[in-house]
Amino acid sequence: MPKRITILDIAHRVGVSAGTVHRALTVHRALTGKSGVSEPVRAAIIAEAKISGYRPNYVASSLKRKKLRVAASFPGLTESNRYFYSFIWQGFRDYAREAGDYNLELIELPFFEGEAGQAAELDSLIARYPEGVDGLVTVGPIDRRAAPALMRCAEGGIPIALACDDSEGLARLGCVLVDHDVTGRMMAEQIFSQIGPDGAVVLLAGDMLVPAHYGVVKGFEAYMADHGLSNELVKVYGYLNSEDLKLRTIEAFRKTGRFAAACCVCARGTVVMAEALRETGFAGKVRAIGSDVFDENARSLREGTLTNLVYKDPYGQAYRASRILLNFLIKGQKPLSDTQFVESVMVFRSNLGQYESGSYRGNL
Amino acid sequence: MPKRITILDIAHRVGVSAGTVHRALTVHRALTGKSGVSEPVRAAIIAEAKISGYRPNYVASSLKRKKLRVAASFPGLTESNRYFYSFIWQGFRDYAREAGDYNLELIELPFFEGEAGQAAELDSLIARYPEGVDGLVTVGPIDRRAAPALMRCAEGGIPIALACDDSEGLARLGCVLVDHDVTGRMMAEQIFSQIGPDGAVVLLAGDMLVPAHYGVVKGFEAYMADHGLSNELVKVYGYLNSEDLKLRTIEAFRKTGRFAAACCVCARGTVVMAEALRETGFAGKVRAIGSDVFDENARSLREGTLTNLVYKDPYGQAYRASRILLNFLIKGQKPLSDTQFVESVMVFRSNLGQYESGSYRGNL
DNA sequence: CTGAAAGCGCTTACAG
DNA sequence: CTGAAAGCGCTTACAG
Repeated sequence: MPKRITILDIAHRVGVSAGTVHRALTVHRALTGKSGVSEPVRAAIIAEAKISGYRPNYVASSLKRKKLRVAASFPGLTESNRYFYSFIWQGFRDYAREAGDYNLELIELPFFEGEAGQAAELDSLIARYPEGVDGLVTVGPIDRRAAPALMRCAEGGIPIALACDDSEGLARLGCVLVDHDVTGRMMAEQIFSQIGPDGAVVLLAGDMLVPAHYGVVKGFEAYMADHGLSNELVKVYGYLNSEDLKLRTIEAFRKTGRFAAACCVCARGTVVMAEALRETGFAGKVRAIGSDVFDENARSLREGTLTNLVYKDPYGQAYRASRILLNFLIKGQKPLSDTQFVESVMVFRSNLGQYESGSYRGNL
Repeated sequence: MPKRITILDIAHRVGVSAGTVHRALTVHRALTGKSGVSEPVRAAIIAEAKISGYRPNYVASSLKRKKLRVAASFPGLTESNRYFYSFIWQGFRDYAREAGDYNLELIELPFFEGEAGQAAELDSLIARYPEGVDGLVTVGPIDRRAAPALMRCAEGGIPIALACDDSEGLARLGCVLVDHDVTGRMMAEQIFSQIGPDGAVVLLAGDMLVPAHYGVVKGFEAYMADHGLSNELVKVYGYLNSEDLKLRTIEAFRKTGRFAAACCVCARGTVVMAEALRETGFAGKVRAIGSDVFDENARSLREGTLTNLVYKDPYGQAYRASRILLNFLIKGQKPLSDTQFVESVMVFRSNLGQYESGSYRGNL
């Protein structure tokens, strides 16, 4: 066990005080600019740190420094989104708890659709803490007003980690999301391994302006193109207006000859798709893959209306986004890659239990 | 921000010294017995800690205390097992690194088949560190001699966390494994969604004495029974002797009428199964699900010899077993459940990349 | 059984 | 720009 090098060892060897070593080595935080050490001294200290293999003890450094103020802003839990976002909050809280003793001040900022939303919440963050916020973890901009608000945070110098969606042009520390292309391809691979070459597929394609929807649809079509599949593909667009979507979905089911499989790229649409399958009597007779695991979808899978669900690991997205942010704030470490993907997983009736509430991969 | 309660706050309120509070509150470690505080004082301190909502700062406590000596013993990497166990080692190292500043002494004890193996390595551990080892993370007993050696460690008072397999009657802190029943059922669900009611299945069933093999086979059969499936099921046993297994597998493929799908419950057997499929010309013509993701199997999946692979998350098993051990040693926290399951995941060509080396879910 | 002191490796004012 | 001192919340000898 070679003794671990400390800041004091370096101070002795270079012939300066511990404080100076500290100033020279603590580049990352704050203004990222100069830290008040003359260039030659700084160089000597950094050289000595390198050759002696110095590694900071972050546990010790957290003890005396002031709290790191970390804000988490995700959609608040409502009736319709509580499944997905309760996993998101849980992922954040679990990682924050693992890092709990590192002297953090955690601020939770849920936002809701009806009210001001993500943009207002982010703007209020800066207003409420004039002394500054050290980091922010949130979801990619939920609407058009959120993107500029996020940008203002970044320009205010706040390190940001995103989950679920990225934000074009934003200088963020990292982003964790699901690979939509892989998701779409996997859906197609499963569907076309189960229906014949003349079976038609109805695809509930969501909203083409939502990257998460568009990406999955593109992946699905790319798989078909790559494998020379010429099955008929009927796309039904729509997302927010469930009643309207249902009517058009039912119509598509009825009008499509050799209707063999249905797929949906989004959570809400999957609920609609399952209802449409039940009401038209196609439930259990055609293959059907939906998106996201929550009570209603789980029931549809169990009863056989759906044959599979695609899981996008919200817990993992938030856990890892939080880890990116906190590792940077606490240890100055940037992620190996500033875009990380969680797994896209195909859920079966047999392993559904693994993805339902309570069985987080966290589960400390 | 209410000020966080410290050991000194409690000392003042109870009218004792910080040292006494420390002694009263630090029950878990060492002999778990008395800690040298009189009963009334101890009770007063514990009561005050409870009502004031005291939570220890483990970061601070790690600073001055002596190192926690933690041993990890997993199979060393050889040509044949390097895929699975490199993920295992990686999972351990990643979690150990996250906890790295908590003043740990990590001991890595790889073991190999030809030599003394797990039993000898565990026994040498006790011999080599007469001052004691604070914790051990390892795989469930790999052979008959390993179980009693593990037992000796536990009786020596070493907290143990297991990955991959459990050990009957062992007083261990926790165990992380894959749910074999779920795995077998999921394999069956996928297979029978793709073949007709008269298709026959050849199942490479491994060794009935290995719980990981037996459990998957039972799950597979349970699924068939639960769903009233009467497809012919031809089981081929065998595990270690690849040549022999291959001959018998080929024979089974050839002799089985309406041969429609092949499945294998173990990693080595899957390699044999893929070869047999290729050599008999059945590759790509029947459905085939194998076990575990590593180069050879990945190639078979990509080329179409296999249609799916089942992934048992070795990285997650070791990461979580390490977390169980270290959370106990550092924070005195026992896991919510002493048996935890990682997910059984069905891997497709489309999402294979997520499970290949380098794309650990860790990926810090 | 209990206390007082020193110290873990840093960071933070405060002087100069 | 640099140093010396104090202190973060614990744990560990050392006395008594």
